[in-house]
Amino acid sequence: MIDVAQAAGVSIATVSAFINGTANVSADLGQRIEKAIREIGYQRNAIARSLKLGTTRTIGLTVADIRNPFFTDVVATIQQVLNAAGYAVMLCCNEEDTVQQDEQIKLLLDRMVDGLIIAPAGEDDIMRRLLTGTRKPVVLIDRVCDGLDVDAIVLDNLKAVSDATNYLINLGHRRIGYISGSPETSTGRDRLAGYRQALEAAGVAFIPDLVREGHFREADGYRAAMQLLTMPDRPTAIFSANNLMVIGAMRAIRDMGLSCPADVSVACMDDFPWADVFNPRLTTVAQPVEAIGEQAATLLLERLEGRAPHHSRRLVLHGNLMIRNSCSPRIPA
Amino acid sequence: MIDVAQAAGVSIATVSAFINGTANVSADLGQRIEKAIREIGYQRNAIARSLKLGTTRTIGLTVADIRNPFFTDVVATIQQVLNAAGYAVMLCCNEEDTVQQDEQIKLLLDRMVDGLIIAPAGEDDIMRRLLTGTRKPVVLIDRVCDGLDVDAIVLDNLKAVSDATNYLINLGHRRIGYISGSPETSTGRDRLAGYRQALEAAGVAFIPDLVREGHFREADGYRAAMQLLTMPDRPTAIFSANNLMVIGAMRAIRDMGLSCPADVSVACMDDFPWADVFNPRLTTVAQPVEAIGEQAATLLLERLEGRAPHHSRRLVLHGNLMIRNSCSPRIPA
DNA sequence: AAAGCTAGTCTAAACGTTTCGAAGCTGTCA
DNA sequence: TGACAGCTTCGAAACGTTTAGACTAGCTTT
Repeated sequence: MIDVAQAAGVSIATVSAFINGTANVSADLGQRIEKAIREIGYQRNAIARSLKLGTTRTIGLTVADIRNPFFTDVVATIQQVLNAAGYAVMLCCNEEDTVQQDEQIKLLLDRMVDGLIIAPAGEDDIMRRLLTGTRKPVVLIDRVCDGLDVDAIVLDNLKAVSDATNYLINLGHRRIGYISGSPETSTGRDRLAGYRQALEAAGVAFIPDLVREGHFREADGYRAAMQLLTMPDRPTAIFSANNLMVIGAMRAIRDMGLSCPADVSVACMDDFPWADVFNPRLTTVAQPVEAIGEQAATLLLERLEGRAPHHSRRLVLHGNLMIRNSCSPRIPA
Repeated sequence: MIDVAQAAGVSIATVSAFINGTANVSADLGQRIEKAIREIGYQRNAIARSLKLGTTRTIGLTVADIRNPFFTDVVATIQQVLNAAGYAVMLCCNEEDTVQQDEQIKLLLDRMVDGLIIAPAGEDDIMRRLLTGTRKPVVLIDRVCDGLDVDAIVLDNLKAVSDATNYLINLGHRRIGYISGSPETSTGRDRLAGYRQALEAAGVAFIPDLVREGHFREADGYRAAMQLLTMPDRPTAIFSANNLMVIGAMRAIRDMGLSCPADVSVACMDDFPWADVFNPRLTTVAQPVEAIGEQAATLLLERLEGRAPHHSRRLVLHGNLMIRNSCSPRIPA
């Protein structure tokens, strides 16, 4: 910028004013500056600008697992909305590991991001302290955290799973295996509660043995399904608390020489693009991924631009049961 | 930092020296500084640091389509390696749109990233100028660009597709439909060349009508497959130049009331986690996604740390044909 | 003719770090 | 005792912007 000013024979203040349009600059000088910029190939240093302005027009985004198509879609949408608004996005994924997560939040805060969107891998005190300590706007997606009073956008997980479980019950299933997500996450807990509630509302006994804990990863799903399928009185249906674990479950079914839906019905949370193309076409609860991403970005932008209410907001969206052909009716014994 | 210095009763130079360990600081002062940092909750401002140091420890990453599991995996690996090395990653995806791509590269350069990893959506002069004009290290992945002399890591696409095509030929297929990627990308061109080469080597005529152009998106695959399947003499096998388009193709097959592999065999580039769980279990050419991501990050880190040769490097990796059950033998007429 | 505007331009101080060179102190050696 | 070395600490300049406030020149108003 100094070079440009020199080349154009003006002060750097004038160059700055011209570039930002913050003050009138005469046509004569304007042309000289433009020419100098072109010739020098000048590009403004956003770092220096950020330092002075105290804003980076960059936001931090951490998700537990970007390989999960659900998160991929949400991330893609967020990125698009924020980019269009002139913000850059710093992405971190932590493989469902809270220690990594804390480090990444520190890294992002350190880089002076203007705001954060977080899909928490789990809750811990370091994160709570980090997030309450900063005055930066934060938006939580997918999972919420106790004791963190920030904007959040979540699914009505209880109803989503309860609906799906009901569907299985109505098909005649009574022994429904459940592959659960981490109890450390709100989604893990709420979804399990939905399963239990549907069971109890229908007068079907809740059997703890039919619930196997996983941590949202494919390998967990495989292990959990194997345990369920090798029970002496194996379940006639299995519900998986997310899409990654259902892959493991399908693999387990195949490895056991069973077939879906003939031998065991399967359904899960989270839709994905492949779900209705191959066989069996999987019955899932689809989340409104675009809406989640869009709303998250919007909530954050509103805060950044100071046009958000003082209190924190919580948006609850609803899942959509996509009935396909991975569940078959069963006459209860 | 000024506050910390004041609280500890030392100069900011000493605080800086203590934090960075760039000079000896007596135990006494060290303790006072540590205490002050804890009490104030001081966190170093990386922006100011970057301005002074001329390095941001941030790298920019643009990919054509993050929803494609291939890119997702690569991005995840890159992110992990770079994070471990203390770098943050700014992610941009441009939905295969070169105009957006150019803007994103500008945005990243503007933000003073230390380097760039790019999976180009396509080639254009703006990008070429942007990238040659900067002195920042750049690594290209998946697709290369003519006239851009930078590090790159690519697949031997020609051989990958030629192998897969050969497999189909050996099964007895002669009319093999090909759903092509954008001819504006090196992958689009090289893969088509592989198809053609295999055909010609086997003495099978190359029929232009059997090649339908797509742009790596699902909708393109659907349209292309529909065109192929409604031909009077429809192909007995279809190869798709990527994984997204194959979904469209499978959908088209179903919508036409056909079945795979009984009526038409299907194979494609790019493996994905679901490919071998549902039916048909899809035959694919798997790319070494982890290796690609790891190598890309490594190449960039080497350049950043000045331990790379002066000339540009090009790594060529190899695909792996995963034979499953989506292709069936066919006695040639 | 003096005073008051206005538009255009500039000077200089900040933003929060790093780092060079200087300064102060202690101890050693001639 | 004085010179010198080594260690610790500090003052101040720099990084590339933005911006408040000062200045100038040309008009308009009284």
